[in-house]
Amino acid sequence: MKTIADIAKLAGVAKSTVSRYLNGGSVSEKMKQRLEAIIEETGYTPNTFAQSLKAKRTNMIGTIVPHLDSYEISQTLTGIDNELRKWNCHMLVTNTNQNIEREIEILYMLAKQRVAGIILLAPQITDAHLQAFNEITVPVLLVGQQHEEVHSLVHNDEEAGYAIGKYIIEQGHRRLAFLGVGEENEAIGIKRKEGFKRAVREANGCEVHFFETGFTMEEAAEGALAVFEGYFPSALICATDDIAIGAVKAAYKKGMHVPANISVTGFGGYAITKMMNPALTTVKLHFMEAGETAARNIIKLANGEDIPKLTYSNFEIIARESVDKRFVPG
Amino acid sequence: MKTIADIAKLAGVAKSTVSRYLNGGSVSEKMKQRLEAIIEETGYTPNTFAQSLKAKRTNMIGTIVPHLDSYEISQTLTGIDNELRKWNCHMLVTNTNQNIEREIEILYMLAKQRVAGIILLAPQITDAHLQAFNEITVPVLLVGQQHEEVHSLVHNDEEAGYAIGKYIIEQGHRRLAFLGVGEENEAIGIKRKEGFKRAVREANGCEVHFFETGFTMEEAAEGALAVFEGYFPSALICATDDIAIGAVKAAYKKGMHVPANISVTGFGGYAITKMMNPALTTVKLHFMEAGETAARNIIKLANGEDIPKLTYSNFEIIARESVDKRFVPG
DNA sequence: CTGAAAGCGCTTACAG
DNA sequence: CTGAAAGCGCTTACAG
Repeated sequence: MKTIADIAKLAGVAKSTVSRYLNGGSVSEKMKQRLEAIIEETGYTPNTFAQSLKAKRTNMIGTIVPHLDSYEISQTLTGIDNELRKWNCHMLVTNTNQNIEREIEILYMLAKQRVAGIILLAPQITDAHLQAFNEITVPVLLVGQQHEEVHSLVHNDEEAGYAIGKYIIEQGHRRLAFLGVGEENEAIGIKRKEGFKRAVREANGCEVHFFETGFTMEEAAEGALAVFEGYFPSALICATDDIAIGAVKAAYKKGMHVPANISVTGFGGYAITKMMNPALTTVKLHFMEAGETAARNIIKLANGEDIPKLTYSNFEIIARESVDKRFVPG
Repeated sequence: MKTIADIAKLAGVAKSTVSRYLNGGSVSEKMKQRLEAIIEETGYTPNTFAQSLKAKRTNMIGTIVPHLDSYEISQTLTGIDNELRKWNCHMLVTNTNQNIEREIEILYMLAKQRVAGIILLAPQITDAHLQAFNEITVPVLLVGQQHEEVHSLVHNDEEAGYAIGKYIIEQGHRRLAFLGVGEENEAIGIKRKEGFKRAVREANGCEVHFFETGFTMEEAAEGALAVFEGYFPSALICATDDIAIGAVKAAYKKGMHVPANISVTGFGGYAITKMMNPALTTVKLHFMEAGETAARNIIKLANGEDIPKLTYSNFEIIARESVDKRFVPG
């Protein structure tokens, strides 16, 4: 392994000159070419630790996720990693397994490890988070949730909720059910529901009942079973694709056909939604692009550049087979 | 930020003593307690870069994956990360997007970054890989594939293929089709198929046709359509769950019912297989446990300990709804 | 058991 | 534009 001293000796200059060349300092044109040739030839690459020890900063972006096993997280990570690579940065992933205390711990630990920035995919932001953000000097970017005190990148959940609500109403549905999650998750638990409510408010003569369940397909299947007790909506709007998958399963278990007996929609645009029987109508969120944008944003932040406090990521309605058209009398 | 010098001064000793304390060198009992108290109180933690600069090694395990968006990869990563945490190590994930050249590049790059070890989830091992393994001094552990020259951890693909073959034959099926992938992937393309073949060989009067497709659900759907042209198996054995999902989709498209008209099995035990209609009979591979074992093994390797060249991870058949019993005449 | 010193491979004022 | 020197925060022989 060559060091900067080797290169300096080979070039007949001081280490500082080599260092300056490497970091874009002022070096004569002649010297530049000489050094370029030598570095090329020797395959020299600077030792990252020595750099970090001085510069007090690494080329790693810490990424904190609540779990690793969902389409949403995978896609977002893929986007982050792809973009980071372009900037010669690495992604240091840590999984909190939904444990908030661990999340806080990791925030401090990553800061100590001097990552250049932290991308946080957290289901909720608590006071402990806020305190951590303040105490560490590393820039933080929230993805999927927003908070006024932190830079955030979110899917436009309210608008998306509105759009799917409007779509389902346009298809003629008037007896609706919304199967969501707890309000501690602002983006999914509140925003999507509020957007949907807004669409309902604008329409005429809708009956809507709201239900709550968990994030797993199994919980959702049970949650959907609860929906079907006593209330018979013509359409069930689910707050995530996994919830919709559980709901479809529950419907079949009840002997109901989708969409003949009940229409179901999801939220996310997971790959599997296309392959289901019936293929699921859903709101596609662009997770990979969001990840790329997040990476770009955190790098800007790490470089001391300014970015808007809040960035929105887009969505689109994907109409497939799980929604039936209903005739609206009158 | 406190440094080792601060602690030394506070304790009235030399830095070397503090360092020795930290690294388990010989320190008097009295001094140990004094230092423990001071470190506790100041919240001192050593600077990782300075450590790495000297020790020439980090507490990071590089993990190379072909993509991020599959149940298999997610679960394996979760297992790796969980276990690594127990050993105070971090997971540095890099996604190659199925690009072999990138894979090689990253191998060298991680070595340069002085990761303590590398876990490689690669679909295939080429000569370029082997050369890289030899040139870098960092220990490497292969997961999912095996090679005699490298430490490997694999699912017992041959046995698993045998088991599902045996199962399907026990259910009375005799007209079979196997929908697999290319042989460049040894574990999935060869081993699973060979195990299956062995089961068929042991049975009487089976007719089997072999087909090949890609890894995505979409490719598999097309691949399955090709199967159904001219040949009408009573059971279709798929080399992965994603392929099985595509096959089910294709069957429905053809107006065939699963399992009434055709039985289908998968391979993997993805979460979604339980929620499909019908729920998929499959070979469950224990990805998360495999990840944990992989992490434990690479750490041993990094510490210079010896481990067996080849470790097997277990599997189990999960019988669900996608396979019908057939009556075998006499 | 403990300490002084050198050195890991860089960067960064400071002179020139 | 270039170089000598100090220093980043550790660890590790080597003495004592």
